[in-house]
Amino acid sequence: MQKVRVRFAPSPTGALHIGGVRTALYNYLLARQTGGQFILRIEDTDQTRYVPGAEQYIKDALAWFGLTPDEGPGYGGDKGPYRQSDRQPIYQEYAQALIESGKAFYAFDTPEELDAKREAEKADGNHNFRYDVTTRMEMRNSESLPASEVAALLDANTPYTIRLKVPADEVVTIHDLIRGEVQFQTNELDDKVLLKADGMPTYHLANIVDDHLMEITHVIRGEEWLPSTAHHVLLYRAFGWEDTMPQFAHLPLILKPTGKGKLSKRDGAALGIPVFPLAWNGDTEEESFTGFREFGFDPKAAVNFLALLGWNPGTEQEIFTLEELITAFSVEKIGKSGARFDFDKAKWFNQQYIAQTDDAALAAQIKPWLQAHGVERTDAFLRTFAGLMKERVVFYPDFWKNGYYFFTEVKEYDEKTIQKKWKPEMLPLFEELRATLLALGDTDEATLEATVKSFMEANGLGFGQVLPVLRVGVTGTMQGPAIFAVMALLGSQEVDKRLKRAFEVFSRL
RNA sequence: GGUCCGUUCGUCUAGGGGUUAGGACGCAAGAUUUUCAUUCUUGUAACACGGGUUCGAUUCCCGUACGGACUACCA
Repeated sequence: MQKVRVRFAPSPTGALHIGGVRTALYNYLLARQTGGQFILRIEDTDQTRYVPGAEQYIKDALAWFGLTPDEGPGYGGDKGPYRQSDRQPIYQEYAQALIESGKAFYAFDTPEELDAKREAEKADGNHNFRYDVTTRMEMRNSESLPASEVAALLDANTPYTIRLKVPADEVVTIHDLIRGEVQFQTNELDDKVLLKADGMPTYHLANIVDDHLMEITHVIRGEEWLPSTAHHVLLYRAFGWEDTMPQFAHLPLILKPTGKGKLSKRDGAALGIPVFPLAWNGDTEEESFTGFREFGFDPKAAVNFLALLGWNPGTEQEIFTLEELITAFSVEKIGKSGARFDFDKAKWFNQQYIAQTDDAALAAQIKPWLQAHGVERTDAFLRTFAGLMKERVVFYPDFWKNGYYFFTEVKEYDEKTIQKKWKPEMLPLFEELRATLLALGDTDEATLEATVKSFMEANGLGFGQVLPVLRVGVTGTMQGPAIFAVMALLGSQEVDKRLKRAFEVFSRL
């Protein structure tokens, strides 16, 4: 298979959206599958939108998912620098080259003039002003102005942008790996700004120059870039790089769980679901978010879920390890239409992962979550606990939420069960059972079960009369693992203490 | 408004000129588990619409509708 060089090129303007993670994932998968490179490039050419900490967030998020770049800022690689703000001279040089070859031109129109022009066109009933072949000569640029005037403006250090000179009457055909052939008429395309007045490149210039210099073979990015891909192809042509132009694949969007439109950060707060990988502390509460990690997702489950959102292998397999995804992945099998974010499905993946993790690994995994609640137990204890609980949880915090009674005394007794099952006249019998269990000492599940069974037989009692009382007495709830397993893990002293207290509480009700 | 993209169960999707249109999530019922959950079985539910092409279209073509993206000196 042809070795691939792909890049994930986010803009550090805030927390990385989960859709961005999926884009990174698909890039990563293709790189690993072919033994190629996965490159992280930071597209920070807009100083006004730069958010400190965002780059670190991106790196942390990728690390959490296990999608480590082979090249990028802080990751090494010999095609750097990988931060676009560090590459400014390169872009200026290439923009200049385009001016010299007549593929681009200087534009002296100020933002105010452009705004005024747009307003005027609107007032005339024209819908949108476009800086293009048809309007170029009405504007103030090196195409419309005499050479002497252009030189004078340049000498006077007049601010300018450099714009792409889009050729007239051509058809640009894009071969998208996902969408097939897409055609654009150049007459519909505007003269995009390549270099801004502040000397920084726009996305379009920086992207093409970097992808070329970094020898990118495949551009896998969001669907929002499809309309400007024609400009990108034109740029490759202008530079004479068309023969090494990367292949394009435009990914469908991730949509809101309900309603219209794409998934947004507001959906997280509105629906109580995570839309970011990790928590993000913004300036305000509205700008702060929890993430998949804080929700208690396993990153492997989240990756699995994300991978299947818009892609499928064509088989009926749904649970994949990263390695399996790497082998199974293919760009051609990515869907064309937007995929709705289905949180129920995400939960299912997590539940499946937790249930399939072996007890020792799971114990290590949940340790920090339990320590946050002051839990200190041996690894052996935690391992057994994990095994007993893993088929009863969806997220990591559920281990504490549903199984806190393994570590601390019962907070609340299920009153309905007590009212139904507790008969005051049976207190002497239960006290006798308690004494029997204490005398038995620490033992295993089977012995406990046998002991209680023979006690019931001796006294003519049924399971329905004894077990619910025992269960609620020890755990407070009717939900949970086999009661004898819980008792075995807790130990005879602890069980006795709990039963003693529970019978007192029950008697008062 | 213009340009471009899209449309199979509620959701994620498979499929593809003749199929009982398959799977998964969800939901419902049942079985197992004397709790809960897991697991298993079963059920529920879809080709946006209208024209073509064709012996035959959900599948191919064209429209329409609907949804979406783009239309910045943002990415």
